[in-house]
Amino acid sequence: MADTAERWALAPAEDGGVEIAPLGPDGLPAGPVRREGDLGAAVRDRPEVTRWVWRSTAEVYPRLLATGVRVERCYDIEDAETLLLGHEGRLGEPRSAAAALGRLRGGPVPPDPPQRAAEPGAQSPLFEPQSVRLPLADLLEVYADQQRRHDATAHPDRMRLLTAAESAGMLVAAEMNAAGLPWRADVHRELLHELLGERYAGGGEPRRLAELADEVSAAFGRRVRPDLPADVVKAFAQAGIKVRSTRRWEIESLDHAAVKPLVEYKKLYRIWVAHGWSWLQDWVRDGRFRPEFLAGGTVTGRWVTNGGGGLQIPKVIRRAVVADPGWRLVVADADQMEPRVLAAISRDPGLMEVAGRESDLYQSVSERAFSGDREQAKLAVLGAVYGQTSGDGLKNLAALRRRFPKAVAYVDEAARAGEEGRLVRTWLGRTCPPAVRTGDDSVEEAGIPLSEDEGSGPASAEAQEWVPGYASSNSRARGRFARNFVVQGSAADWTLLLLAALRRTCAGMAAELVFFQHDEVIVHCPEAEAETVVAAIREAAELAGRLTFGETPVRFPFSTAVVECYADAK
DNA sequence: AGTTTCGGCGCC
DNA sequence: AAAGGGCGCCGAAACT
Repeated sequence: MADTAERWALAPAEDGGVEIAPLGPDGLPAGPVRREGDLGAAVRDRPEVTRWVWRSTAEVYPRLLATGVRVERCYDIEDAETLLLGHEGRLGEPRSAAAALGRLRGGPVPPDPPQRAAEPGAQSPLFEPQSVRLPLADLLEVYADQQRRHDATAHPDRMRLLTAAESAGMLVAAEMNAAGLPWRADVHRELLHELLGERYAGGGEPRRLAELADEVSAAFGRRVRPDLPADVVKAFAQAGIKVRSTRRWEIESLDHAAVKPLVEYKKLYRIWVAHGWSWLQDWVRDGRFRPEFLAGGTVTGRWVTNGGGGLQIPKVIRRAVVADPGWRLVVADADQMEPRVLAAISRDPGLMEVAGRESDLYQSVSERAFSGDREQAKLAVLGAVYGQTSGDGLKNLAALRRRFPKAVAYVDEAARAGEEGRLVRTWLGRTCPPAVRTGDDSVEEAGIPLSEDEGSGPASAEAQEWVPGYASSNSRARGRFARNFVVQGSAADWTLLLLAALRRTCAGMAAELVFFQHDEVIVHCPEAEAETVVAAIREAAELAGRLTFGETPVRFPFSTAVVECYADAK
C-alpha cells in the first residue's frame, strides 16, 4: 500500500461546488486551494490522482458513486481522527474534523452530533453525516497534524497502514451499498409461504405459527402465548417444571409435550419477525438488499450494518440470494481465521507451524494436544480467544497452554491489561478503550466479580457507566473483552487489507463486491469471471497477510464456492 | 403516547 | 453440562 502517487484533497461546498488542492509527498499543500463547480467532474477530470483526502467518506463518496465516479484510494480524516484519538488514549473526545481543529488551535471543541438511526427504504444509502463541514484550508491543517500524530505512535508504519486500510474499507462499504446484494423477492415469498403458511388479514400470525401456538396451548391445557417468555415460564411452573428462562438450550431437554412445538414456534417466529414479509417490504428494492454497511462500526473494527440485519441473514433465507442471469456469486470464507491471526500476532512457534499449513487448523491442533479430538481442540482455541472461565474449557485451556504457551500468554496478557485498565491494541494499532468510571472506586474494584455490587441498587448502576462498547462493568468482563479484542480486532485489520486488495483486482472487471461479514466475502460477477475472482481472493488473502503481519509463515486459506444461489455455498 | 430496556435469537 | 467475545433486530414490557 505504498502511497507513492498523486494525492489531492477536496471539500464539498454548501452550494454544490467543491474546493480542491494538490498535496505534496509530505502531506502539505503543494498548490493553492481552488474552487470548481462540480464535485463529480473535479474528480473525474483528474484520473492521475490516486488518493483523495477528504473529511468523510460517507459524505462524499455516495455522491460520487451516484454520478458514476469511483476513486482509487482515499483518506478519511474523521475516521483517522477516531483511530488516532483511540491510540492516544483519548477516545472519549469528539472526533469530528471541527473538533480536531479546535484542539489544534486551542479554540472551541464542538461535541459530536448524535447519529441518526437507519430508516427502511431511505432514498440514499448511508446516513447523511451530520458533522460540521470545514473549509478545505482548515481541513488541510487537521490533516497535516494527523500526519505528525501518526509518526508519534508506537508503530507509525502500522498506524499509517491502519488508517489507509480503514479508509479503503469505507470505499468498499460505500460501493457495496451502491451495488446491493442480489435478492429474489419472489423466492423469498415462496420460502415464507413454505415455512410459515398463509398470512391472515389483519397482520396477525401466519397459519403455521397459529397452529403451533395452539399445540403449545393444548400441551399445557390452557391458553399460552409462546411469544411471551413470562407466560411460558409460568405455564411450565404450573406443570411442575421450574425454568429460569425460555432460552432454547434451557427448555430443549425438558420432558414435556409443549417443548417440541414451542421450539419450532420460536424458530419460525424469529423468521417471521426478523425476515418476514414486512422485512421484505422494507429492505428489498429492485432486486437488491442494501444493508448499509458501515466499515469500522465497532470498537474491534468489525463492520456493522445499519439496517435490515444485514449481518444476520439466517441460513434458510439465503435461498433468496440469487445471482443475476448469466452471473455467479463467488462466496469465500476464511478458514479458521481467528486462530491463524492469533498465530500471526503471538508468533507462537507451534501455532505458527500448524497455521503455516492450509489444512484444517483445528485438526492439527487436536493431534498435538487433544489426542485427535477436533471438537475439543476447537472449543479450547475458541475458549482461549473468548475467555472461557469454566467447564471443560478450563481443562482444555491448560492442554492448549502446554503446547502453545506463547499464544495463550499473548491473550492472557491482553486480558490482564484490560483488567488493569491499560490500553490494548490490535496488531495495526486500533486501540481498545480503557474503562472509564464516572465514579471514583475504579482501583479497588479490579478483580472483584460483578455479582457483589450488582444488587446494591440504582445508585451503583449509575456509577458504573463505561465507555460505549463495554459489555459489562465487571473488570473480568473487561479482561475477556480485551482478550477477544486483540484477536478479533487484528483479524479485522487483516480483512480490511484483504478487501482493499480484492477491490483493486475487481476494479478492472465487471465483478463487484456485494457482501462482507467478518470473515466471509461475496463477489457478484459474470460467469466467465468467476475463476479469476476465485484466484484473486486467494492472492488478496496472502497479500493482506504479508502487509498486515509482515513476514510470517502463517497462511490464510479461503474456502470458495462459485454458485448461483448463496444457500448452495457450503 | 412516546421512549428505553429486556428477552430471545440470528449471524460471525 | 453450561455460558465466553462481537454485533442487530423485533415485540413486549417497563419506564416517563
